[in-house]
Amino acid sequence: MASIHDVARVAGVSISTVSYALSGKRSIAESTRLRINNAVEQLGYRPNAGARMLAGTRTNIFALTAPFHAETYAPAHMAFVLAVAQASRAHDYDVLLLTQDEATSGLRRVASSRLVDGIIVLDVAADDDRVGVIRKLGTPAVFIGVPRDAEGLVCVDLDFEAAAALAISRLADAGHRAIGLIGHSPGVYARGSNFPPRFRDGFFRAAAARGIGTAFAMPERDGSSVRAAVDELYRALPGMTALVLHCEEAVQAAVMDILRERGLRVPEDLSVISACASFETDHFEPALDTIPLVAADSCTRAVELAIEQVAGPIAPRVELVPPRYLERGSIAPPAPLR
Amino acid sequence: MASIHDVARVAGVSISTVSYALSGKRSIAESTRLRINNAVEQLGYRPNAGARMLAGTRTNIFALTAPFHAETYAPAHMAFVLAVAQASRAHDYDVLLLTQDEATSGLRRVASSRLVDGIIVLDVAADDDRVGVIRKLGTPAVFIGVPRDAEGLVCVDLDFEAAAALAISRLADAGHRAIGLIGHSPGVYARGSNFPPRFRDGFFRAAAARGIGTAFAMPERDGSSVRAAVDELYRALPGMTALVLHCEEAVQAAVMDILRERGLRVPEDLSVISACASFETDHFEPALDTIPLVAADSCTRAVELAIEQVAGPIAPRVELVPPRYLERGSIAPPAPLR
DNA sequence: TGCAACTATCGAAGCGTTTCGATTGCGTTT
DNA sequence: AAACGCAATCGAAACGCTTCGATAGTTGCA
Repeated sequence: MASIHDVARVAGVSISTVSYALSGKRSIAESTRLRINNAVEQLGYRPNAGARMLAGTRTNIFALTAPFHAETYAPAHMAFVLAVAQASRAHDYDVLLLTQDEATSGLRRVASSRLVDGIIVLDVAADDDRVGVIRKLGTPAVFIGVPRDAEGLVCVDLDFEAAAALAISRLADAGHRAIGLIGHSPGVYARGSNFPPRFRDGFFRAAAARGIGTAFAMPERDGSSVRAAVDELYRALPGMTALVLHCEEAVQAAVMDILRERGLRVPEDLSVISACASFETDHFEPALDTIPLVAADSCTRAVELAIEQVAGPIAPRVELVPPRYLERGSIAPPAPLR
Repeated sequence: MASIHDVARVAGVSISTVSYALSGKRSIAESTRLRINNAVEQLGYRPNAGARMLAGTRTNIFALTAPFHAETYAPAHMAFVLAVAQASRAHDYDVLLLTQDEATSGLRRVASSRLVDGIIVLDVAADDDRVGVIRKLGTPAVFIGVPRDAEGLVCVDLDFEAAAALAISRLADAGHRAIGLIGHSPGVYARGSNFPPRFRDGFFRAAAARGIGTAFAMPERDGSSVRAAVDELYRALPGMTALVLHCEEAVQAAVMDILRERGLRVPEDLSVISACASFETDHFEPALDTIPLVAADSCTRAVELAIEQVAGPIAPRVELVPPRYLERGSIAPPAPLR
């Protein structure tokens, strides 16, 4: 394995010159740089990661703490893990994966052994053990999600409240006065994942502000539970003319099946919006208006903020990514009578 | 941040004594060890990861190359990633996540910069670009899955052929002579993922050996495609009395729905086995006999083999994990007439 | 009593970088 | 022609650990 010494020897310069040529931190004559680059090429030289970590001030590794439990919806989770990995690589950072059983001890370990420069926190719960650990550690960290007490933290997330308000606003503007919401399973809310309640509360608040009637159901994954949820909404809100889906793909698909089976046309009989889903919604029949949860948006920003923190402290903040709205024709004015 | 010097000073010994006390590589007086441990505790000392990598011969990090593409079934993928992470931590190894867009270049990068001690390869395709790279690199590596040309590689995987044969054998023993197979979507087979064809071929081979009639369908994820697949099987194999499911959770669920909807009782009218699924199958109604794909089995073994390779070269091999069979009462002798 | 064989400990030499002063050689300015 | 500034390069000191080869100090045995 070629070292910087070998490169220096082949190029006929000192090792510091090689280092500066490669880092660009001091000016180097064009001809020298060329010789060095040739030597690097010829020897297949790659700087030794360990030596770099030791001598330099950074490791170019982020820890990604991504717990995974029974309620986790794997596709969304994967999408975020992936987005963090890709965003990190774009800044020449690698990603070290920390899992559930090591959540807090692992953070302590990688931070205090100086294995990572910073931490990206995924799947943040309202009361999250990792918050306390990270506060103490003082290692640069970015939360993707917002814990109840975000004091002193740097957080990024989709603005779920605004997303819910946006859904309400679009439907209200179309004339709807009774809107149902199908959320995640009760377990998700119970576990304290931070975003489902934020969406739900935003939904109720925006609806109340516009004097709109609401109903809310939290089905499990299975078909019969979804069926019951739809029934429940119609019972609780007999004049319901619009539905907001804030749930997993399988549940959304089941809802669409049930509507079809009951002869309810979208959007003629019922307007439907899919909100904050991290999966594609254009394969539904019909395609649904969507307020997407774009993993790359939050993750890219999170990585940027982490990089900034590696360079030096930044002000704590909660950055909420504004929701977007994709029109696909699944909302219409309510039918005059049903 | 406390260094080994600080520990040595506080304990009143030299740094080499501290190092030996912590690594256990030379004998240290009990009293000295105690003083050192106290100092470590008191200072909250953690060895610097970079220094360790540089001075020692290993980094205690494995690269996990886990591509993710359109055909990837996220829950299974997650299960494997997680299992690798957990098995690695059990041996004091961390896991660096490499994604699709960096598949080969990332491997080269982390291996030749000596950032990782070894590589765990997930989601192996029959013809996988990573195989060639890894052969050249000479870095310890373990494939979870078996590429077409496994010459010189260390591979671990569930024995999918044996699993298929086991399914056939159980059904044949119960008296079935016409067995259908519902596989993954055509895209999965086309992409060259290694295990679906292995299962399929094992299925046909075992059936042929016992003179059993077969039919095979590859539905997409959506309900209508699954419905068509079931129809296709019954058309191709009118006397079909048993069904083997080797597909995603949603498809298996859809199949069960369709059977119910057609008034086909399991196992009275149709015996069903769920084969090589990495998800729980006991929530289906009725619960299905299952040959599970246990991520932890393969991953634990893979990590062990990686560790062995870090210590020194081992013989190339393909280790196939024998399938297990979970009885849940979803197979019965075929009905005398239909 | 002397010497071999341990045991417990120490000192120092790396490991491969980065980075902080030099130092050298030129073209400019006065 | 002396003095200066700047660009290009070098040498050496860290960084924090592991590990090899000494060196005392003890024990055991002849």
